[in-house]
Amino acid sequence: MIQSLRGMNDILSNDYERFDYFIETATSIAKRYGFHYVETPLLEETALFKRSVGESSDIVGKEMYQFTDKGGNDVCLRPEGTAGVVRAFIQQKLDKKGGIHRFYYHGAMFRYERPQKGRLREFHQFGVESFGVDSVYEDALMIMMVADILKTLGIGYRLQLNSLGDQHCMPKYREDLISFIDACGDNICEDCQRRKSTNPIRVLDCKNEKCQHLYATAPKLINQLCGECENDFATLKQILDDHCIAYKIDTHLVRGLDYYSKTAFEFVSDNIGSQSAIAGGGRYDRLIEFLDGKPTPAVGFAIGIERLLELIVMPQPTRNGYYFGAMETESLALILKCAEKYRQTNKAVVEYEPKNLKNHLKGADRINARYCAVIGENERNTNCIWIKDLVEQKETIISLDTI
RNA sequence: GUGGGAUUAGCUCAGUUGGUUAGAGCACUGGUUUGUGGUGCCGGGGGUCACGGGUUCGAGCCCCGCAUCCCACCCCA
Repeated sequence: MIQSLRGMNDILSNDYERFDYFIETATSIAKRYGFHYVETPLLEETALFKRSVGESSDIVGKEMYQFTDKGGNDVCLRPEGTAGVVRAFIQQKLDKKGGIHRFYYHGAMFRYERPQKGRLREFHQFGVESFGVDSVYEDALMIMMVADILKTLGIGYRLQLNSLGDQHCMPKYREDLISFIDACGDNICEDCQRRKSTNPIRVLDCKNEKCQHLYATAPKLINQLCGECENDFATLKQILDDHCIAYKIDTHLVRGLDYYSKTAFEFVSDNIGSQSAIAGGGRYDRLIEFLDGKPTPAVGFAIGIERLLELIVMPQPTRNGYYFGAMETESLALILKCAEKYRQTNKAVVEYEPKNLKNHLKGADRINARYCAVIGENERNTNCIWIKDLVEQKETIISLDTI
């Protein structure tokens, strides 16, 4: 038997119902917030991710599905969604056009990792990207939108918040931090030694207990933000307070992708195992110019769909549509015609096997139909169809000429 | 990439120190005496015990390999 590749799943039946329900919910909310759909290719030039996500990140460093195509191009399956949307934004010259552009998207992402619960090699994200708004109100909008989606789906969460600073305060902080790490000498773990030169901010995120103990006294960016960053961060907290969105400042929250600055946030759940981040995002004002576009402020988030699916509280299924059945072979042709007519405006499912009424009712019940429509000898003789409303338990007989 | 656990029916799982024809519940399907469903009663189908080797008179059970899932590390959505 040929089976799907490791860490790559099929989505069908119940899973798909949840998947579809999520997409429908998230999409309608994104539209209400004024976002438009965008779809970008699954395959992109590898350089796009090296320059945006960053070569120091694990994603680019060791998790990409990268290969050379038949034309000799260095390409890879997208490991995340933002880079592609930014490339499209620049390629369509929307950066030069100016103004505000808000997009949402959903689709498959690929990372070559060791699979476990909530961590797949092919997984799906729903994300939004907003270009051209430098106001921190847009950052707050992102968080409110995620909170809105999660609330609508009945999902509980904790929100973690941090500010990563900008080009005015981050470089100075970075230097301070490197000096601090240098002072730690050989006491820090191997990973941190490596991070020190590639992306020193990431050491704060180290899970090593010994390192964490040392970093307790590390300089904190939150204490040396520049005026603008500090004001924005204060405003953001105020907006969230005003909207009753609870959060916790986590000074060690560092997004795994290099392009973030200023606002960084993560929504986590305690009910889905160790892969607990269900949504994450933040501001990335410098990314557009890194990718050769005209400098444009931007902010976005992404939700991990598979991680959310098991947390979704599905609404009560309601009966809908028609079940059609014939009681004897002679009535089947009539039933098929009726079903065809009803199908133009309703869900209509036909049972081809002639059965007695009791079994047809069972069948209608099984597929959760609202109406059970049957033609038997009596109806055939009078050119009628018998329809029972399974909720109201009311029966009607109507002439076939009137449907 | 490193370490550990698991894998028996569509699903959730039993299966004794290795011993006849591998079980249950749910699901599916049919009947319940001939036109009234969900929840009654009776029946039925369905398993290369993940896969490949080995030990043994005999393997679902023991040993080796391999695949997948799960857990931790790591990483992130």
